[in-house]
Amino acid sequence: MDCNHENEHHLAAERAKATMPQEESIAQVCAAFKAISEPSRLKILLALRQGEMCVYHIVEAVGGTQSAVSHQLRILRDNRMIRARRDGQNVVYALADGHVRELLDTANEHLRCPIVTE
Amino acid sequence: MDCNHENEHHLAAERAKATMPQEESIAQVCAAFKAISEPSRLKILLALRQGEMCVYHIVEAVGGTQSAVSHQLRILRDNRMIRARRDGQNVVYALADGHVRELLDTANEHLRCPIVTE
DNA sequence: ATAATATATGAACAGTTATTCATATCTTGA
DNA sequence: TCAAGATATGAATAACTGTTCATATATTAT
Repeated sequence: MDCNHENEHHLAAERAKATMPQEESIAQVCAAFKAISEPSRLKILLALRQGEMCVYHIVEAVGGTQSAVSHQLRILRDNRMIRARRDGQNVVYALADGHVRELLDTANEHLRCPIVTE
Repeated sequence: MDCNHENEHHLAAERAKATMPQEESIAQVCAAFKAISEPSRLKILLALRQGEMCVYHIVEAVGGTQSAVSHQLRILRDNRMIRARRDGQNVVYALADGHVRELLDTANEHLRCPIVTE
């Protein structure tokens, strides 16, 4: 360990250690991002961006089997990304709140101007 | 399929299908988010937010073995989240661009005001 | 050239996760 | 109460992913 940037790097590393969030906070954030980092789930969220929908229509919008979609809905619900409301025979899903919408906006930006910028 | 929201839901589903991005775009965005959805990688990115660093200092800042960190650096590099520059014996890593920084800002917001808002 | 240091990488293993299939639960209309 | 429709769920499997260990590559100083 003796790069010629020793001082700057060491300082940055010190700041990094000092400002590094708790393991638990890190894990929470990661969980949130993991929820939208799987195609099947991101599709569901992007679909719900167009308005609330019951499961049947979600399946119609994103494809796949009813079971698979239902499993992913469960995960999204556990992560508080979506909320469910029963309405008769159906269960209507919607994005949980503005936070999620912001996340999706960020995702959408990256759709247009992806990270792979070269 | 005959919820009493038939029309609204059907419309939303239609819009969702119409606006659903290509599989490939979805995959790209997911890859970007997946990169920051693992604690080991998020920590590295948060560390680099404090300034560029060589591997040794990254290891110092985030913990874990040199090998594990190196593997994760590879993944982050493949996803263009970070860029590397050799400097003598060392390789100095830095966040790839402003986009990544924005993503991390978003992540940071969720650190303070997590999705689990209830 | 060789030793020492810094970083990268391949193989193997363990843990995680998405999907499928079958079935269960819940709600409504008859 | 029963049948039908809508949604959820448990178990099993296959694919994926992070870490470790050992080793390879690259750079510098001697």
